[in-house]
Amino acid sequence: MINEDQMIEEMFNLDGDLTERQKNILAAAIESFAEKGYSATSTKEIAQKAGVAEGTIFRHYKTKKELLMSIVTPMMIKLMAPIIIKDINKVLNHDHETFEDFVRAMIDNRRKFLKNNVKIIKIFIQEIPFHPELKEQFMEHVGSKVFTRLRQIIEHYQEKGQIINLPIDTVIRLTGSTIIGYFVTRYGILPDADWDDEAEVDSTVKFLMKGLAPEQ
Amino acid sequence: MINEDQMIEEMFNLDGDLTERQKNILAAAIESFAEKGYSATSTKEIAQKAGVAEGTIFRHYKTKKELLMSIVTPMMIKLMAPIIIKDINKVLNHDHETFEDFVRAMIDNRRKFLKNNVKIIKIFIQEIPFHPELKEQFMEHVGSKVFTRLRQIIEHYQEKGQIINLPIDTVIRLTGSTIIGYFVTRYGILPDADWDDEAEVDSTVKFLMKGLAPEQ
DNA sequence: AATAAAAGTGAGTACTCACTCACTATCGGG
DNA sequence: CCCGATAGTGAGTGAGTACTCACTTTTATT
Repeated sequence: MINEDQMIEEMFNLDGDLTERQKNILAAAIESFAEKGYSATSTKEIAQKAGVAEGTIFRHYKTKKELLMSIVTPMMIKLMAPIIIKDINKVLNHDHETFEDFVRAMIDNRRKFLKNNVKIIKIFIQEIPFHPELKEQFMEHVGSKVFTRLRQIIEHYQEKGQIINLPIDTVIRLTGSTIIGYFVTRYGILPDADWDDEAEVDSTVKFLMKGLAPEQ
Repeated sequence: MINEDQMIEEMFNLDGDLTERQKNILAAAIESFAEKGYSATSTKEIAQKAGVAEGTIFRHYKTKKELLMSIVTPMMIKLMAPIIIKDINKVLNHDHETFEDFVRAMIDNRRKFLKNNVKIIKIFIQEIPFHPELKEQFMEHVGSKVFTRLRQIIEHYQEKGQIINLPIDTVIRLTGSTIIGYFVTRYGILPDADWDDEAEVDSTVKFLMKGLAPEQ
């Protein structure tokens, strides 16, 4: 079986060939945007941190906002693509017999990615309220597709009688709150606490399954 | 029985006597900070929106940041005070016989407040990553106290055998994720969807109770 | 080695920023 | 009715701000 993550990587050809300096600029921008926010970060500051003249930034990115977008957009696609491409097939092919299998696979699968991209995700979450284009782009390219897929998946397991017959959007909200709540506390709020990840994930998934169990 | 909210109001004497212009400044600042963020909002803009000279802002607030703090701090205290003052007593006095009673009371109690203060809470959440003083102030004045109280409350219901014997912090995380997840989707992400609030709260609380039920 | 395209530079531009200050207007107590 | 205090003003200040452009250096292709 081929490496599916690699497949996705190539399919979108994200962050293609970059010069050394361009990589420095991106790294510096990510650092500063995450720490101080887009608006409070000056292009001068980014240039200094990247060891580059200010003009160099604008050679590659027409505006400061374009720089922001070039950081956030590829991450967004990489984060969501598996849900659209892989997960649904695995569900429909009965690779995940139970909803629990599916949830555990999803957490496992996304954990590494999240861990490696905390800063970019932080930027994305912090900036989304202030940049309508960002929200639109998200909804257009991934948001709506992801929701459609998730609805199909939930419906599938509801029909199999594995989860309670609440409105699908409510099930998505409860599942999302639980999983995102875990990731946010784990990597956002208390990244330095000593976590027993295996135990926490286990408690979280069991909590979710018990909570969503059908009324007997 | 006296009105406890009023008691809290008076106890802290929050947002005391303000001139008409000062109220305008606050309202304008809240509007702009929530919409564009603290950093992207200029004092000139606030002054114009408030119908006031720019100097007037600095007569009342030494710096722009002081203006931000004067908006966010009282809200923070008002939001958390009930947990510290009222809720714990009600629990220990057996006013809430079950954990479910407690959770429902807490949601009911905080809903109105949240609804009336969405913008300020939005500002608080958006700005906390960029202002260490804000985080410190929060932890010092309310955060730590609230967590201590919550731990006592959870422990109390665990001893009564009403909820599962997971680590207390895990229970707090799961409960918090579920409730905050509801409020965030309800008032933050999809405030304009047509919500059947009663049904949603009911599903949410039932989900939480089933998820936290002790192993039989 | 010649050459054109691409990458990199940094001083300069027009503009905005938070904040100041000398001044005026309003108000409440004796 | 006066007076001190508080509230309100808006032009002014120096330090940024994102972005430009004429120029130099590096790279790839023949």
